[in-house]
Parts: sequence; C-alpha cells; structure tokens
Amino acid sequence: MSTSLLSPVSRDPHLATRVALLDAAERLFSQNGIEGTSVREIIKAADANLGAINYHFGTKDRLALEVFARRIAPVNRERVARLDALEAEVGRRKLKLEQILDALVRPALEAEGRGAKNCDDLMRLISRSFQEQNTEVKKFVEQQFAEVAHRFDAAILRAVPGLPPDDLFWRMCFLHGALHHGLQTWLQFDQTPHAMLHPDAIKPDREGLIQRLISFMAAGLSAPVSKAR
Amino acid sequence: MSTSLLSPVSRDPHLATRVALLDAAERLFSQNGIEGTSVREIIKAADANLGAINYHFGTKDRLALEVFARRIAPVNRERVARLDALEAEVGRRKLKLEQILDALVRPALEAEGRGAKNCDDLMRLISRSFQEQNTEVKKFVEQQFAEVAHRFDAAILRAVPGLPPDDLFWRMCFLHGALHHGLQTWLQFDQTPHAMLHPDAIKPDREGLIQRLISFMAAGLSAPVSKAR
DNA sequence: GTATGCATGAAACAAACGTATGAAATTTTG
DNA sequence: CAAAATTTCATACGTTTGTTTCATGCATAC
Repeated sequence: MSTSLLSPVSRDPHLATRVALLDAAERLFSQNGIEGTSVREIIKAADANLGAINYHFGTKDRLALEVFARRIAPVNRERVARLDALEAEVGRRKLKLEQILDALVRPALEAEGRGAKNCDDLMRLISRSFQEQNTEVKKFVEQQFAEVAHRFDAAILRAVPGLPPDDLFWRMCFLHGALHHGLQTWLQFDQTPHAMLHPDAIKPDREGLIQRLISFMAAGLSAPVSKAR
Repeated sequence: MSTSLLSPVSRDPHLATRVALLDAAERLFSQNGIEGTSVREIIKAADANLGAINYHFGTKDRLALEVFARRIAPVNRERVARLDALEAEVGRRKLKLEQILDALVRPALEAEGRGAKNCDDLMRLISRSFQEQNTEVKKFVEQQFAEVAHRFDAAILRAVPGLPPDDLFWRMCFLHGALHHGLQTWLQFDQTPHAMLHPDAIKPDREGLIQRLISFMAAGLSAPVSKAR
C-alpha cells in the first residue's frame, strides 16, 4: 500500500494509537453512549492495551470529551463560515430563511471526514451530543454552540421580521429537536422496522432529508406568533 | 394524618414497597436514565431492602419496563381518546390541524398523576422514553405508540390535503423531535443557564409551551412539499 | 554503543454492579 | 392460636467497572 494514502497523522507512530482510540471510541460512543461503552471494548476495537486510554487521556471521561470535541468544533466552525459567506455574498440585501437554515443544517449532515461508514458514526455522535448526560461533555457542547446560536439567531431574526426574541428561542429549540431526532431516525432507518406502521415511508438520500428538514423548519419559524403568552 | 389522604394502593401493604420502588425508579430514571441508575440508589430512595427489586420485579430491566409502561400507556390512551372525542364532535366535517395536534401534545405535557414535582419527573420520563437505548423498553414504547401514530397520521392526512404519506412520515418524525426536545428544555429551564446566550428567553407556563409547540408544528406540517425527492 | 525518554505490555487493584441465598419477621389463612 | 405463606432483611457471590503499577520494549540522542 502506498503510504501517500495514509494521512500524516496516522503515519506518525507517536499519535497512531491515540487516533485509533479516538476513532474506536467515536464509533462505540455514537452507538451505545459513553456510559454504555467500557474502556475494554474501546481498547479491543482499537487493538490497543488496557492501559492505553489512561496513559493517553488520563481518564475515560477525558477521552469522551476529546472524542466529541474533535468532531463538533469543526461542524460549528463550518456553520459559521457558511453563514459568513452567505452574508458577504448578499451584502445589505436580506437573506432568505432557507439559505440560513441550509448553512445551519448541512454541516451536521454532510460531515464527511473519512469513509462512508464512519460518516454515519460521526453524524450519530453529533446527534447524540445533544442528549449525552455526561456533565463535562454537555457543558462543552453548549459552550461550543453558543457562538453558532448567537450568529444564527441574529440572522433568522432579520429574515423573519416581527418574530419576538423569546419566541425565537423556543422555535430554535424545537428546530434542534427536529434536526437531531430526524437525523437519528434517518441514520437507523434500515435497522428500524416501520414497515408495519409506515409502509409508505422511504429513506430519502441525504439531500432529500436536508430539503425536508429545511422546509419544515422554515415553515415552523415563519408560523404566526400565538397570542397566548 | 388522615388515611383518606393516602391513595388506596399506597395503603395496601401488599403493594406499598412495590409502588415505592416504581416511584423512586421513575424519578431516578427520568433524571439519570436506566443505565445511570443503580439498584442500590433506587432501594435507598424507596427506603427498601436491596433484595426488594429482584423479589418484586425479578430483574432491574423488568422494573424499568414497568416504570415506563405505567406512565406511557395512559398518555397514549389519552391521546387516542381525545382524537376520538374530536372526531365524534365534528362528525363528517374536517378537523383543524391545530385541534389534532392539541390532542397529540397535551396529554404528554399535562400528565398530572400526583404532586407537582412528580409531574415533572413523569414528563421527563416520557420524553426520555424516546431516547432510551434499553432494547426492551424501546420495543415497548414503539409498539405502544403504533396505534397512536396510525390514528394521528390518518387524521393529519385529512387535515393537510395533498401531503404525500412519505412526507408525512418525516414531518411526524421532526414533530416528535421538536416535542421531546422542547419538553426537556422547558423542564430544566431553570437549571440551565441560557442567560448569557438568550437573555430574552423566558419560561412560558405550560399552556404557553403547548401553544408555541402547536403553532410551530402546524406550520411545519403545512409547509409546501419540497420538489427534490 | 550505551544511556535516556516515551510507549506498550500483562497483571492486579479496589470499588460498584446486578443478582442469589437463607434466615428472620410479618401477614394471611385455617 | 397455630400453621402456612409472603415479605423483609443482612449478607455474600461472581462480574464488570475504571484505574494503577511496574516491568518490558523501543526508539532517539549523546
């Protein structure tokens, strides 16, 4: 095998097992959660020694934090970058709501760092980051998301005139619930038997899911503000 | 203390500890999940003996199943009952989408079996039931939800003419994600510090949350069908 | 070539886990 | 009231958990 096919980091013996541990933990965490995965499963999947995790990361929780951090930070950066590009493009004109939502949704669903199977695990991980109950991980994810939320809130407020900021907060909350549950369902569509319940349901391709999400979210955000306060 | 304040079941010594175990497990499961709760925590909270769980339920997983079943079945029954009542009321006329969504959402948010604190735990439990990875619990929840989904799918299809069944499936998926994530956020609103991020966000009362959810969902379900398939 | 620093290896650690056991206590039954 | 059935109790069992230890391998640097 040509060494040029290998990324520099995976050739570096200094970091090889460290990356292997991150990769293995990513897959297992995305499927069974942090608590549902033992360090012995991880080191077996990474073909490493039992002491490897504690040597390279100190503790299992610290490994978990790095696993999530490695993937979530780039997604959020990509979101902001896309919003930046959109706003630079249109100048002082108003952005369409669907454009903003595309910048928010697409980076989470098109996380293609490596192979196809890994891509699913990556998305699963991102989706799971919202429901992970590990305190440190939770804190990190929320903190990481702060800038993203701030930027997109402002952009959406401009695109949906007359939407009270308080309503925006709750609608963004609904929106994220829809995004992550939709993503989870999409990822495990083939494993789940909805045949009996939803015989007509088909699994759209990635683009189809994105479009369905965006149109649902755009409509939800544009809904008339309920009078009851 | 007057015994009339106690429910009949909690006076029955035959079932007292059994119910105490269910209550304690409900609270702990709703906060930390099944895996995140040990049998020793449960029996301590229920003021029972270590062997009590295995004596009354056989195994911890079996207890978990009963904990979820006890709460989720009534909610789903209430949903169907409300839809029945609505359809009986309007006869052959069409139901408004908001009415249908009210019947779907309200039972999950107005689960008032007992005291106020417990009510929150109950809703937390319902919301968590969707993300529990315990196989048996998952299977039960999905199976229990089948009739509900079937009935509401049909009703919504009538209220939103021209919506392809396949699109309905995904929009219902988004809808449930919004419902449960919104509910979780609402329940732990005071514990979470969004002050920095969303200084304008306020916690609406239960009715306010329901109204916001319904208007968001109704708009999302009524969104134009995206052309990309 | 030998010494130094880092990475791995196999084994053992204490603690926590769910569960099982058998004797005491309690309630129910005749 | 005594016998039988049921529930509680303290205790122990066998696993599995995350982490630690220390000896071994193996590079690079002197």
